[in-house]
Amino acid sequence: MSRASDRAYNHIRSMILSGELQPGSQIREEALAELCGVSRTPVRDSLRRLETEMFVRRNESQRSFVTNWSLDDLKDAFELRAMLEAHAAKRAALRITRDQLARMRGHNGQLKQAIDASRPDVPRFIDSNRVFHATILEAAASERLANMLMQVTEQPVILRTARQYDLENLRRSHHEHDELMIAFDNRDGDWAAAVMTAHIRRAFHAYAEAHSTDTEIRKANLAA
Amino acid sequence: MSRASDRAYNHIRSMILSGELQPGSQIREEALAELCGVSRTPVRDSLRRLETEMFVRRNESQRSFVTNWSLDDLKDAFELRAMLEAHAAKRAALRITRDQLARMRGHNGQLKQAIDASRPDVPRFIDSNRVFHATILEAAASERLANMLMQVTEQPVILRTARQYDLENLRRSHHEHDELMIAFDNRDGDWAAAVMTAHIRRAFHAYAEAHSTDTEIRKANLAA
DNA sequence: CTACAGCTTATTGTATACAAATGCCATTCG
DNA sequence: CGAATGGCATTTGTATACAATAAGCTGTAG
Repeated sequence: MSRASDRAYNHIRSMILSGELQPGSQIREEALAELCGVSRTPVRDSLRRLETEMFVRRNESQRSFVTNWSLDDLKDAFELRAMLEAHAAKRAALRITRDQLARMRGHNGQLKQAIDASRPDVPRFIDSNRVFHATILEAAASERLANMLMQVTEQPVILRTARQYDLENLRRSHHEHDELMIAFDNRDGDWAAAVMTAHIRRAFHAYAEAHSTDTEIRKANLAA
Repeated sequence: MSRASDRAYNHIRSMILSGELQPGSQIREEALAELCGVSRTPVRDSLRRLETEMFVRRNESQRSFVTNWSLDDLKDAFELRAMLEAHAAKRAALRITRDQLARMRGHNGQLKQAIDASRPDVPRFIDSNRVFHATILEAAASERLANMLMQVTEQPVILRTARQYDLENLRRSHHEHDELMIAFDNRDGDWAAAVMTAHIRRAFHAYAEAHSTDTEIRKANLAA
């Protein structure tokens, strides 16, 4: 996409992610246009895109609202993500090239360094993790699968998952990656899929726990 | 969506499905606008939508082309569809209501009648089939899953699958539906998922066979 | 003859004005 | 007092003009 459209898309998306646009609140095209410094046209494009990605929802009369995620929605998204990533892992195990394997090993090394430091380098962990998974998707060689995964991976709360991990969880994540590498080395698709399923589902539960603690704290603050 | 937008979307989509817009050919917004009798604005909306559905593809400089499906692409789509429908079936088996079960049984009865007639009533078969599967999706109760399935189900060639079936295949389809019903009656998610996987994968192979015959015929015609 | 620069044309991107639809509120009628 | 109705305000949909970008072509220099 072109400049104005991209700008609008990224701007709106980040406003949703940051909570600047509150979940459930209505969003008007003109207001967004002003906020982004563009006209309504690119804003409309962005809203359509965000709608397919379920960041935005439209009511029966075409008005747009920031999607309000329930824990059930999240569970749903994670469940689908687990299934799709496992499928990708299986496909990848059967197709992966030496080069891709080497790159994955590299990214996983970066990831290890990020948590071996005296203080874990979370942004670096997140980034290595992202590239690691992207490489699997590349090896899976299915554009359609990649598109679908994007839809369930880049959800607001999911993005923050890694930040919620405690060090123990980051280490487990790394070990699961290690096991994935071995499954790939052996071209064992079912193994890779199983490890991936466990990897994503554990991530969900780690998140859900952090989230509920979060919610309780918030409730307590409200009560106070 | 509103009138003009919908009109444009349906019109363009059907032109792609019918082959009026040839796979691989470039499509220009203005030309489509004239064909649909609307301005470029709703056409642009439609193209974006068709792009996410992979009916249309855009090159690096934003020009649009009708997607050209390879057999591999189709296989890919079917593979994903099988996985997602199986997942839906499993979820549905665990959640389905008496009412939904009854409706499914009704649709399946319609479907049976359509192939029991002296001459099979293919359109009726297709329609009952569609509603049968839609009810499963409804029972699965995951909006996200429903969205994803739409993306892989309404593909050009897939739409025509049932037409390609010979009577034998239609009967098998019906029997698989019967078995699904029993799995649902017993709330056996894994059984339902397994039957569904087989159901979709058989459909793919039936299609692929018909398609390759088709292609050979076309080649022969070209050679003549 | 090739390659490259600069112009011309084709196509998409953006802004804006106006049309259509919807929601909202007040007023009236039962 | 409550429900229906009418009109006003808000918001989205569509058309169109213009801007920006990319593609293709043509002519010239090496």
